[in-house]
Amino acid sequence: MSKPQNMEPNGVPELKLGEFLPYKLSVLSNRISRAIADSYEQRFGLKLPEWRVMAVLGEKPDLSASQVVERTAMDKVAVSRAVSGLLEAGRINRSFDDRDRRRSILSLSGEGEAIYRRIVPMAKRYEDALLQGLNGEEKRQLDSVLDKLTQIEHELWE
Amino acid sequence: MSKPQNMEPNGVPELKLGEFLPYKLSVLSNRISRAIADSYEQRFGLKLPEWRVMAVLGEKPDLSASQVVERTAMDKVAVSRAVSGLLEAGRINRSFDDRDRRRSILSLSGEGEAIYRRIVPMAKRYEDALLQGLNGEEKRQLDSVLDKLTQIEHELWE
DNA sequence: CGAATTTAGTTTCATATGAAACTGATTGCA
DNA sequence: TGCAATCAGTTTCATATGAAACTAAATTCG
Repeated sequence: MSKPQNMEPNGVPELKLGEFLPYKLSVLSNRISRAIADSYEQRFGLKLPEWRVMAVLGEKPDLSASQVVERTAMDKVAVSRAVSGLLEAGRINRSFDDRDRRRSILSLSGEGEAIYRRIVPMAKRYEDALLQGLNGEEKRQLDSVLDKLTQIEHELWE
Repeated sequence: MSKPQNMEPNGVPELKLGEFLPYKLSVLSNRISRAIADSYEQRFGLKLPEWRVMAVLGEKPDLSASQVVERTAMDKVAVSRAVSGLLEAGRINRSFDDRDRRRSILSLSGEGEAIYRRIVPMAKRYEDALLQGLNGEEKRQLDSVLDKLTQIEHELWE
């Protein structure tokens, strides 16, 4: 049994943007990302791609740029630029693999680590604020449903 | 009772990007938007903001540009440019309100309507494909939870 | 009235983004 | 070996985006 297609009088199947999942997701996600990006930018002069690189290095140090790409689904150009900015600001360190001198080895510097420690609680507070209105059951559902969608989306294009 | 903060050995609260709601949402939403934008672009030479304007006009004709802005949460510059592009391609008609000659009145042209009728089923099929892996209960949960988050996000910044 | 303010929509300008071309290092293989 | 193919990362270039300035029309109010 599948959902009936609502039809307009003229026979065109009806599409309400406000009920179209990809659209809702995009509006919500863009609003959230913008709000977060603004607060990191203002307080730490960090752009969103830079924060993402820091976040992943804070979680697991000594990754190469391409490993960062794999883990974040960011574009490699975005990673390259974020790495440049972070190096310039002294927030990460970079060395190169002796066995393969193309491969970089990235990690947070002392200063980067300090900023990371200040941002993580902010990020968590923001997430908590968003989730405050959901009960535990709803939070679990959200999580599980997003994971499923991510999985399905991935399969659609393979 | 609130969720315990997982700590790393060094006392920094732990942040796993892959479990951070804003991040997951952003990755998922960007992947979906890109996939959709690509298919509209390829087949109809339509950019995403153009499709959004068409979608809202297909749903409710004779809106002004600023009403399109209200309904879509798009930037007014984006709407202005989308309208230019659609006019140039002959996909919408524009007239002006006689009582207020600044106000535009936008609607799909015959050609625009034809394209709209072809895209709507594609959009629905894509949405169905995404939702295929969720049962009815999960779909309802997703919808309700996204609405709640949208509501909360809105309240956070007022 | 008519000057000051507001509103709808456009243009400008500075920044963000990503595809494709590029550089230099590594690997595969004839 | 050594040359073609591949890979990590960077740069270039063309496009996307949005804030702020701008234009023209409408409204407010002395």
